[in-house]
Amino acid sequence: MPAAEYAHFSSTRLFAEASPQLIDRVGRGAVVQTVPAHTLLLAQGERPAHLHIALSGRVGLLGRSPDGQETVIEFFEAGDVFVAPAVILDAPYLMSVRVLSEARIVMIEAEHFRRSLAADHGLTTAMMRELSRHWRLLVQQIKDLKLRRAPQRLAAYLLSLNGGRAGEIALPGGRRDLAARLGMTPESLSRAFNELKSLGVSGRGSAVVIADSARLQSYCAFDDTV
Amino acid sequence: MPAAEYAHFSSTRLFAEASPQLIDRVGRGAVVQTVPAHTLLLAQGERPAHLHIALSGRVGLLGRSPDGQETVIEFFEAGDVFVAPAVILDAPYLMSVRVLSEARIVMIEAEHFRRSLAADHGLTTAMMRELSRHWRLLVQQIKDLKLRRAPQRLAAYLLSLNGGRAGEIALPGGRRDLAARLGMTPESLSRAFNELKSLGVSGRGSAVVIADSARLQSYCAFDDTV
DNA sequence: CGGTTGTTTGAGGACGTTCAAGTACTGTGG
DNA sequence: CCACAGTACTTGAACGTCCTCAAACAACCG
Repeated sequence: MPAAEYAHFSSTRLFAEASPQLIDRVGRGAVVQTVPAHTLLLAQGERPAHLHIALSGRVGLLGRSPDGQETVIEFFEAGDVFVAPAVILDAPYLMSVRVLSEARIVMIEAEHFRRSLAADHGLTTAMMRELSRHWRLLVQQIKDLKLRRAPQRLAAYLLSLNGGRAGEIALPGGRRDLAARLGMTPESLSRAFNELKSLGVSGRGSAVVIADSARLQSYCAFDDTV
Repeated sequence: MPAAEYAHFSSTRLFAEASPQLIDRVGRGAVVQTVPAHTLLLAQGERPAHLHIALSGRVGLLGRSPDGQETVIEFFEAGDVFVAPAVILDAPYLMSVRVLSEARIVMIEAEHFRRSLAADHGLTTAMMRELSRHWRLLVQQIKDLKLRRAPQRLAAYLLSLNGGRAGEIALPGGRRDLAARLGMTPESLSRAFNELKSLGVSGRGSAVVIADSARLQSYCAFDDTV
């Protein structure tokens, strides 16, 4: 494996603790490719052929209902493994993945990765911890959808992007996708931003500024235990 | 470990593939207790002291917002490990767990369990697979909340309880909790049941009968890839 | 039998969507 | 550099879904 690729692998949470030998073994036969924005990486219902890891760029996990509706489950970026459960269980994907901004993606053959998991305890541990982290993200989102109203969800999301602190934030992707991630329409997102203006949130384009984090936190009952 | 307890452990997915030695080692110092309904097992925000596994009965994972609102994230029953991610990552619970119907619960000291994970590859693998399964449940629920309307969510949930087939179904717990799990109020749940009557769903109390599964499936765009 | 709790039903209203139009932004070719 | 199309975002009005509140009804338990 080339040195550049090796460095990227090590920056991944999944391989942060891994030995060079392991990285070499797992990475054998792996393909690294640069994928342009808007590419559909994999589609809901397919059987997983590869494990995907993002080295750079941004992707969106999309859920699709049979009647054509589409929503964003979560954004993932550099260092994230995505839709690993389908690979682990060898079960059809529950969602599709689309590249949002040009990304470098590592693809590891599914069966090869499962064998690697079976052979290496450390890798399995890293995977388990990564799944645990994602599990908590999903639970947090379900709580959001059930307990918060649209403008509060936006407020909480903005805060979580910045670790609960004030400052300037770069939104992950367009507002259409952000709206879907938050479980609302683009129109509602626009109105939600308006609502937050009085709380010190000013935004133009994909750059948003939080002026007063304390006020925003109390507005959405922000809980940073994630 | 007593023979009865041993049998229970083996029936758990987490320990289904485990050797007697491992079960004995992990179970050392574990406490098995019978917990009456309505007991709060653990509370959101606490730091995990034990890993919990249900041997029988039924529990509900509850999310609570700081303003007192409460919702049901998921039901778990015999054989399920719950809120393992908090134990694995040694992070505060994201939710509370309440016993819904009298349950036998195994409690394994958190640090002891983490050591067991570190010592045994097979246990880590089982844990990883269990997390993968739960991950898919949560993703499915997020898709539900974002893409389906209330009566459709009920239809899809009823079908999923019965593997997509027709027949009689026992609801997990009262209708108040079911409503919360589905992201609606008890009133809306009642109206949703009314809506489904014309589709062949008849229910009294906590027993519900699906007459025509095909019709219900097309109504809610049921997708059994879970 | 009355009290308590849980479910149902109805009316009104809040939140968010849909539909439609308008405005700002982006990149392209003249 | 500007006109232009194409897209994205915003704004407004009407509607739909679901929630809230209130009351009636049913079921359960003393």
